[in-house]
Amino acid sequence: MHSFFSSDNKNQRRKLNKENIVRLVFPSLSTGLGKVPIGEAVPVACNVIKEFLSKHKFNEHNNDDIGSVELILYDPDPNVLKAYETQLSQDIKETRLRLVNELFTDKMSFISGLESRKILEAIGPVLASEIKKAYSKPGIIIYVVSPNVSSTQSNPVIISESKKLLSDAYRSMFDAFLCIIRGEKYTPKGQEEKSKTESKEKPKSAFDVLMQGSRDSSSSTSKSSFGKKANKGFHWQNALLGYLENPEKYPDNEVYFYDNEFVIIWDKFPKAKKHFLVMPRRRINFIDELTSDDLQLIQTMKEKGEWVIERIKQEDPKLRFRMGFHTVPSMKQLHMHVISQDFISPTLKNKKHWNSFTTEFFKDPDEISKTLQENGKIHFDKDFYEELLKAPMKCHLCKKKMNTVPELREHLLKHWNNE
DNA sequence: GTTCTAGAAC
DNA sequence: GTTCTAGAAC
Repeated sequence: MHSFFSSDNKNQRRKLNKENIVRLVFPSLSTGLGKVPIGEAVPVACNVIKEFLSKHKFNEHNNDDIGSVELILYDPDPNVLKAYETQLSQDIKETRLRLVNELFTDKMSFISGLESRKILEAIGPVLASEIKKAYSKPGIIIYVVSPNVSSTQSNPVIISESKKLLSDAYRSMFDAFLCIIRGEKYTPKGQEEKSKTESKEKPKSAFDVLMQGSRDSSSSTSKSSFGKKANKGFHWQNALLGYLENPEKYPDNEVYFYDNEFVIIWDKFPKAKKHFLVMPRRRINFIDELTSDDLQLIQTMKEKGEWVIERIKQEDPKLRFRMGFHTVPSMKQLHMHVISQDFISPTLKNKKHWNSFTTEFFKDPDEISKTLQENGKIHFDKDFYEELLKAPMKCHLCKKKMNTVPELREHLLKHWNNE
């Protein structure tokens, strides 16, 4: 659960009282990728919702210090909502529960495919601004993001078990909600036991391990390289190298493809809905190391890029792509970006990000090949190209000048929605 | 490369 | 007062 008011201190929370409406916005759990049949999941959800509402009748007529509460259940699937409507209409008329279909769907579309942590980081500011528009008196709104289930991860559903899990999930969500609005600390049930019995270390993503500096290509046998001292030898510039050596060790959502010669990864901080890096496995730190002998390499990278684009377009034909190289890359190992042209992404955060994909800073593979053919080498003037990154931002589609990143974001969304 | 935050811009 | 950027730190 993520409260985007989470930075509020307790005093501010105390100010919360009857005149405020506290809204919990939450998804229908498990009816999407969770694949629990609607007919099974919806009654379970409704029972817990009704249980919660009847237990906590804090509205304008009572003395609870919490204020009025409204539950807002959202789901993009109209069939799911219909099922809730039907289920709930059999009982009381409950004005404190609202069913919402297109809840900020457009604005939230950028989160698809992001890992949960990134969603949490990104969603708060967007949501806050949307809610300001949607409600004149927004009060406090706590928004629950649905678990980021990968379709490849879903296992067969055992109905009897999933029902129990589901009601537990809703209950703990409501418990956490109450704790947050009361300014109390929320401790998930059974957490203490767990930490005693299973002191198992949380699995880290390969990237995180890398970023912590465990990697040292010359002494991979040394276990002590996990110590603090080894961090000295690690730099973020090397973050891509691990993928080259052991692409098989990474999950599907990090490494998209590999063979003996190439590795294609999902960019860890995508600057658009779809953003990949195509890398040769042969060690080439930077583009200026290329010679005319590498024309075939560039050609093959381009073909790999086209192959990825083809596949992704089958999933979403609306996407357009470009591929290319940064003239002054930050990270070691030659990598070609394959990036969709929506540029809708919470990790596109600043002018430098924008200009690095939409100015001459970004070079087509064909242009690289051409230069290699003509000159036998590649050289990009660092000062010149870095200066391009500081230029005023312009929309890549309509050339309109963009003054701030939020303005750019909004503008890009309009293009995406064909407005 | 990202994160963090001071202070500029509004 | 709040939003946003830019530069230092990592």
